Amino acid sequence: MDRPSPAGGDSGVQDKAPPNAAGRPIDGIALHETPGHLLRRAQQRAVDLFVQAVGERGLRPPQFALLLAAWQNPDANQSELVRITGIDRSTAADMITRLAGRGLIRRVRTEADGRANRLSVTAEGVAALEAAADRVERAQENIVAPIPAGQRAQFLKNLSLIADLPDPPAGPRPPGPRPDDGANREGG
Amino acid sequence: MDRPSPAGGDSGVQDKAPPNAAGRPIDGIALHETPGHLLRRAQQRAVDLFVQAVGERGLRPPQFALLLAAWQNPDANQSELVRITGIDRSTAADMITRLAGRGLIRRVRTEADGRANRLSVTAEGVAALEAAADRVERAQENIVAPIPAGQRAQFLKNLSLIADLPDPPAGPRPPGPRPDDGANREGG
DNA sequence: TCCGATTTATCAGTATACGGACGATTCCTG
DNA sequence: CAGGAATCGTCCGTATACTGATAAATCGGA
Repeated sequence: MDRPSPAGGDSGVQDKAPPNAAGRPIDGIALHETPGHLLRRAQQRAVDLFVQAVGERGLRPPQFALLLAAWQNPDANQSELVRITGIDRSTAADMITRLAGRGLIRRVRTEADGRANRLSVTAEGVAALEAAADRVERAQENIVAPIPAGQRAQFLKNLSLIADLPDPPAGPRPPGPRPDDGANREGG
Repeated sequence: MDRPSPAGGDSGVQDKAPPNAAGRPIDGIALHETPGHLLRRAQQRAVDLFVQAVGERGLRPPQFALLLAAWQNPDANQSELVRITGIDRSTAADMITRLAGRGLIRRVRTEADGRANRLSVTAEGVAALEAAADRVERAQENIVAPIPAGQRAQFLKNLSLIADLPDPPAGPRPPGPRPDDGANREGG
């Protein structure tokens, strides 16, 4: 893991001001204080701890989530697992292909619905889950370990407020004609 | 559509072990309460808000971070920007290739060091940063908007505790014993 | 000066993530 | 039952992320 360590201060002395240093709105942005940047870095940390715990050749966090969800919801189809795990449908299809290639899961066309797949975790898949479970749970504890113990619950509660919001724009489309502007699409 | 409840199903391998078997550690894992899952989902939300704010054809969050860092640190080479932004060195090389292809940045081999690149933001790059700046800052506010206002500062402080940890624990250690290795590492 | 170690950047390969388009299937409505 | 709408899953293209390997250049010690 040679990801860079946090650089709150510059590595070198910058005696030369950035061009147009004054008055630019971009000058006032402190990257290391923005929620988006902090979330990205924190998630990198979480993945790091997960991978360290289960081994670099073990399940990756989304793989573990998908496999776990498939085991805990044996009757769910892909779309339902996508909703449970928050994994994109295209990504999930790719992941399932890879997991199936490793023999951890099987795709089965459901009889009731000719479009849907039911995912059944194989014995090897269950073994992989069980081999990882303890380490995963320890890794989860390590993720929040830097936060004072008394504040962890509140932190996770607030984090859930961000994480558990419903996906906004993909709601049910109201019936009626939609503006058909598809003729003039130019890539920029 | 709510989450399907885990029902004891009869499917493939899974019916040989009831999902409430006490010996299965994987049964006790509640995905939606794990810090790693919450961080992943929260970051998805942050990216979503960012992209909504600046437009789908605009800069992506890491692109904005890299471009901003290059502008704020005109004398930095790629490695230094990698440290500042937390972007992986390989990813950064790819991103710079794309940003250069869009005319937002230029790679310049430094005279002092024949290995290093200095990245200079073009006028178009500055324009892209300025066009996005206000929207980015509003998006950052929206990310933490679900959290009660009185708790946001504390939340971000605790998030920083996770995000700003130094990248310690891995990397190909050259031959030689390290005294304090093996904190909570499992042999595997 | 020579040579090995280090630094810098790139490339190849794999995994995750997402939008758009698509075929197949099912559902809904008349 | 027919036909349009919605759903399910796949495929493609692009972007981000990281590992390992490698080339090029620099640095440091003998």
